[in-house]
Amino acid sequence: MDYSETLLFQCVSAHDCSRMLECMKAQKRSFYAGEEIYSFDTARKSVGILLNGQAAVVRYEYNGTRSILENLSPKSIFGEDLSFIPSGDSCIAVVCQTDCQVLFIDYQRLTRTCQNACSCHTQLIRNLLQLLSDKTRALSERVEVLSQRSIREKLMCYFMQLAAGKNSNTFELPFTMIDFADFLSVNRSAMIRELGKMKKDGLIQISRRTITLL
Amino acid sequence: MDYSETLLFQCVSAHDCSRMLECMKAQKRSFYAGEEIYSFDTARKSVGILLNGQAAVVRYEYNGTRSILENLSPKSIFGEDLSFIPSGDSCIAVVCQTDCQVLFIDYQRLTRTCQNACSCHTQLIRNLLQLLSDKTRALSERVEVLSQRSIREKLMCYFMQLAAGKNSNTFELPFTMIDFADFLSVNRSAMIRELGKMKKDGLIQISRRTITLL
DNA sequence: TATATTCTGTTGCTTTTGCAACCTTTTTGT
DNA sequence: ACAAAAAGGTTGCAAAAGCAACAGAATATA
Repeated sequence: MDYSETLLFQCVSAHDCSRMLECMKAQKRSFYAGEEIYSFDTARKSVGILLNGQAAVVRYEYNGTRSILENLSPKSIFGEDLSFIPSGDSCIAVVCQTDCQVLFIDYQRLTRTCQNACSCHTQLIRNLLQLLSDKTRALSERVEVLSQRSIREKLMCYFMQLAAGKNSNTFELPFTMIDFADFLSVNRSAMIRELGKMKKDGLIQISRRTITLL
Repeated sequence: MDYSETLLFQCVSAHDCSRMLECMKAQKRSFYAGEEIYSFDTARKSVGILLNGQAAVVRYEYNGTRSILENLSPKSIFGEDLSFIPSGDSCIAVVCQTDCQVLFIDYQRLTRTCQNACSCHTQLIRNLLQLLSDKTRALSERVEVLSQRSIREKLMCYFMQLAAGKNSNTFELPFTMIDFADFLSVNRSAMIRELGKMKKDGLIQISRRTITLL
């Protein structure tokens, strides 16, 4: 994997990359599907870059409900802000959906310019800034969806975000229905019932995970 | 106002501050209570620092409902990530609750080192990084509250956040009940009804806006 | 100090959502 | 190719939340 393809190392040459990774003592690790990559209980202050595979940030509530906070694809970064601090009785973790490889970098080493004061470190921080902006943006969109008051409004809001992102009225849901309901924080069968009504009302077309806004 | 007291200019000397503000062509403006500081329609790519007064980031929905996305106190920064991009028919704005003074800084000028390549600009970027982290954290907390499935769970989740923040089981709500309901995205009377039940069930004590977790 | 306005709190009724149980279809593993 | 597991989908019933209308308390304004 060419690290300079990842957003964090954007605009850093491959040579500088490997030098910096060594300087920051980055570590690569492998995980199996279903395994827990990162638990925010243990709160290791490092960021992870998903090199390949699929994973998700999930929260498990005391009462057994589960919420999907974020879907991670290759090159996604997670944990970069020590965010997702679990409060009280919930527990947040990054869980592999398929086999994964992850690169860990210590947060302190990442944000302070190293002793060698490599100039590329400035670029790294600028990239981190961009990533954080993107994340804030994603979270804002999430808040927008969740602050809708009915299931139908939540669905429409999210569909419009997907459509805007793809510049098309037809798009694929990046979830199973079970995960989608957890993402919207609503009951699965109530959600499917509502999808049926929306179809009947001529708002959407839907077949499996392909959706078209009308 | 001493700008080096603001989080963005933390660890920058007062002298460097004023030099940089000039270099970045920062502008100070005043607003009256109720006025709109910043509309994300117009999307001016600048960040604002609230120097004094109280303001809030609100979203107005097509159907007339309103959601409070964030409360802003003096020294708060907003707009720093071009986030809150309104989708479709909603409109997001920063609205003054009292008279306010705001400092605007162009985002481009802020994130690129200026021609003079002042060393303190590095500090500025590091501060921005910290602010973005904080914001991500705040948004994550917001998502945590909103992804609770019942009004009672939303309330308890938020109360626990407040209690954790103040290190005390007693705290003041920073909202009127109307705004609080908008913040939680629930119906006001349903919320007040639930607060009554929670009091009856011995979960909380409440008198006006002072709440104690039991 | 009187009056208007905004905020707080209640209640009955309606709609929405959640829950549980069940069946069908699709995917996975051997 | 078959069995087992997971995902998709339906329904009746119960619980929760929304809505609207109203009344009392607090605050602002003249």
